Amino acid sequence: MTILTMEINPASPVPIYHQVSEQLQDAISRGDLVKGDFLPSEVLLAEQWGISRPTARRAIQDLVDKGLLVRKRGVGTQVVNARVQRSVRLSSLFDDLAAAGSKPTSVVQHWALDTANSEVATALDLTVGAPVMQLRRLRIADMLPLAIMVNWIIPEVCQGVTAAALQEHGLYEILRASRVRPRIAHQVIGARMSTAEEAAMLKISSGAPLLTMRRVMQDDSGRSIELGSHAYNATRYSVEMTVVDS
Amino acid sequence: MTILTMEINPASPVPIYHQVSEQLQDAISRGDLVKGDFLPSEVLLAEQWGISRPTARRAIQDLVDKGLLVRKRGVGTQVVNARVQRSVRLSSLFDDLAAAGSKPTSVVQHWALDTANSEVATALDLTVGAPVMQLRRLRIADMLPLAIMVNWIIPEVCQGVTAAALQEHGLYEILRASRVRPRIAHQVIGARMSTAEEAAMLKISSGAPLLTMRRVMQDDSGRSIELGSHAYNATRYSVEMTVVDS
DNA sequence: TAGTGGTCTAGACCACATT
DNA sequence: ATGTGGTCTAGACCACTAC
Repeated sequence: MTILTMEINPASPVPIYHQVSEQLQDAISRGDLVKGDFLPSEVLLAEQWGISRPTARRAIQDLVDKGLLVRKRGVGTQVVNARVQRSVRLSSLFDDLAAAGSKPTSVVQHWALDTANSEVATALDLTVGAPVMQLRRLRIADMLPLAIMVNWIIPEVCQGVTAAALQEHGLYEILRASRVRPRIAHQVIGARMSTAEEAAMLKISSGAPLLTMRRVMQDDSGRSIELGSHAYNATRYSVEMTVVDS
Repeated sequence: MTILTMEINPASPVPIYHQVSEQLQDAISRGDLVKGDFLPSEVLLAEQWGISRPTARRAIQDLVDKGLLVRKRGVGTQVVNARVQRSVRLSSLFDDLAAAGSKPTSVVQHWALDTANSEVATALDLTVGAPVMQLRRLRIADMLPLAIMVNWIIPEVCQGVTAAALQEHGLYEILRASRVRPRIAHQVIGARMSTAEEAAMLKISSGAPLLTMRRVMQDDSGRSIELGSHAYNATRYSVEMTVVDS
């Protein structure tokens, strides 16, 4: 068994378990450890790395949760995947596309203060008729329309959400910059036929299938801050995720 | 602040942190703690419960991961949701429907040993032409067809997968009964139009939209055991999940 | 029997938010 | 200044697996 070298800086603001899990993940993606390999035992690793067993254990657990490692009592810890698959994240479509190198842009079609109807009020814990900002954007990727995105945002978190910012940045990116912290998302993914109007906007034939996503986002106080109702051209977009049994 | 009573049995095979997190979750769903309430501090809770702080902390963390609680350093731990939303799980559609009280059944349309084509071989880490079991089922819920489900399963885990068992049980349920432990799923959710044949099977109009799910399942050794390619009547099925920022 | 991961304890120090 | 959660240690005992 090769020694897994590890550079640990206890003075760093980055927690030790995170330093370790990142370097361990790098070792796996580099190929120092390949699928099927066993790690040394937790006790040995903690010794080699010069940290306590609970800290080593926590670092390993991070990679178990990502689906890279599997632990079996009485047996050991084994590498089962070399790379992290994309899991469902709290990122926006904009971030996803940018990460994939697609240079996304947005056309802001509507951006105005509105009043909450019954559905919006229910989703955002408001009263019917309360003010909300409504936003409709057409997301463009690789020069082609990809999605129609409608959002309702509570006024308290709207100050940075300008049309100019939305053209070049994702909504959550803008919110985070205004000290708003999206934390918990409740989403529903479905499919339906496009209407004639939607098809025209997305430059697809009328009745072509859409992948739909409805998402209510809560911040770190449990306050519902945003409702999104999005429709994607199903021939160009799908949702990937990795689920690890808990 | 009311005292959160807790019945802990240290001799139970159920870990203490799990006993605590379940009872705490019950207290929240009962309404003993409502949205916005703060929990006592970790140190106080550990004292009240008669357990160590790391153990109390782990119990709380379970509910944070489920999106029921939010913790803020220097502030405290707050209830943000009363109920656990359905999260993406390693359960089958059968389990989902049964839990919802829909009495699902299956019609096994095809069930035979086949040879892996290029796509199946790639997904399951096999060579082209290797034997795989192919399975096609029509899932019925509330007397109506809901989904067309096609699976390819590696022969090593097939012994319990009989047509009779499949009519009344979910695939993963059968696999688990044969000491196979599904652990990691890589899934892609999309949408497309139905073909005439699919529409006839699902009793929908031809061209109506389908919600599609493709899933590769690995067991606890990292071995790819099963590929599923499923098509759901989009008017009757959608995927719900809760995502908590990590 | 030996070795593994799973759980648990009783402390400690720190960063952060509030008062 | 106080109290919160975040991190970390150095042990301990246990359940499980493999030999």
